[in-house]
Amino acid sequence: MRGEATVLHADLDAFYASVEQRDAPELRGRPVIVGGGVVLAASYEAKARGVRTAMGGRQARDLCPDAVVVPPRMEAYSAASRAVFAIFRDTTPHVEGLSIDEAFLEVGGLRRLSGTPEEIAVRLRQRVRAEVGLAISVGVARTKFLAKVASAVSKPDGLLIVEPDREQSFLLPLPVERLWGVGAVTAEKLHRLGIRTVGELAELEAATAERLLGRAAGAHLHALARLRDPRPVDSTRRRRSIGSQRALGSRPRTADELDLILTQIVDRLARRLREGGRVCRTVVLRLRFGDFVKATRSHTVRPTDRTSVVLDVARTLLAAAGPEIAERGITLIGLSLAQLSPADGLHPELPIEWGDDAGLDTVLDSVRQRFGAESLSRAAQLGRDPGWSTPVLPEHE
DNA sequence: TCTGGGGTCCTAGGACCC
DNA sequence: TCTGGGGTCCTAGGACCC
Repeated sequence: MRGEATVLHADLDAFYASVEQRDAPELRGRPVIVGGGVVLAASYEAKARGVRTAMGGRQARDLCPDAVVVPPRMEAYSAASRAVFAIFRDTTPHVEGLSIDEAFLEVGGLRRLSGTPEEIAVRLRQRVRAEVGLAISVGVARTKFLAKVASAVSKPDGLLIVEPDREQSFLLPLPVERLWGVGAVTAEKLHRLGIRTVGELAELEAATAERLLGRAAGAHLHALARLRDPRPVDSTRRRRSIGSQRALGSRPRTADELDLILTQIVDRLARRLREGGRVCRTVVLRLRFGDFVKATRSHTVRPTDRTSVVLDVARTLLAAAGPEIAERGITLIGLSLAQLSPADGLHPELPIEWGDDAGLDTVLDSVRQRFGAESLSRAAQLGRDPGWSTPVLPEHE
């Protein structure tokens, strides 16, 4: 195997539950469950009793009656996450966040400045413990995938370095479920063929894996099993979508109730969009009916971050689904905003409502009045182009 | 197991264009 | 009257991850 083990995968342990135990000493050493209806996170004491993330609250309490159940405190977790990521970025500029509690760090090229990857990982764990008060596990390997598997194997509060010459003996005996991208469905498909370990998957022909699992997924998983993972740590990745949803329980909802919930969701998302300096193009309405079957309805418009525009689209989508909701009932409503891009320049001084031609026409009329009709052709053309940056006005004035 | 909330990526069909 | 191939965009659904 070529290359050196310079990729770190750092992953906070039982993140939400650990923050709760950090902030409330009486919870330390005790089983802690974060979340009510469903388990959002479980401390290691609760995990030892069989409690798992995403488990129903009833089942979790049956397994662990003495658990302390606490409601989630998202602001506390966000603050802890920011503190940890600040340490990541102080360690190396090459940080790729994966979620609120984990990231890849590329530390190749830091030897003279910071030491070996192992020394860097040891120091990183000490700093997170001392400065944020949380345990973090770190895997170190030649590729992102191997580093991620290594951190998972090292938990809790562990450090595992997979040197290039040990990769095969480390990975091949592991169950296929350890592969990043193998969930319940894929694992079952593989099990039916008698494939239980990564090594057994690696022995298949690539074409066989692709036929069984689909082209992209098959090729990807087969490559991982054969220790091939060329993806570099990418610190420039940006969010591709944002969303928000609400579970509704099973009682019937009136159209007014649904409209209110939808409005709250839109308000929250559009605000986040503007705070992040982004615009979206596709609005996706997510529904779950009374029988728990899921559906999506989407519509694509010109780039916008306007609450009113998103709300109009969302309401139209919801109205179209109205009859089906009335018939089947509804247990969840949500919205995703996708096709995000930077908002740079989409906010000229003139109050244009993107996605609203009437608003645009009003602006163009005012330009015509102030500067004459000949100034308009270019402005009008640019005004209808999503790439428009600032209003183009004549040189004078 | 009677089922949260936040995301990513892939597939597949149809519309539309050249 | 029947018949091309390639590319992009949109929509809907699904698997997976934390």
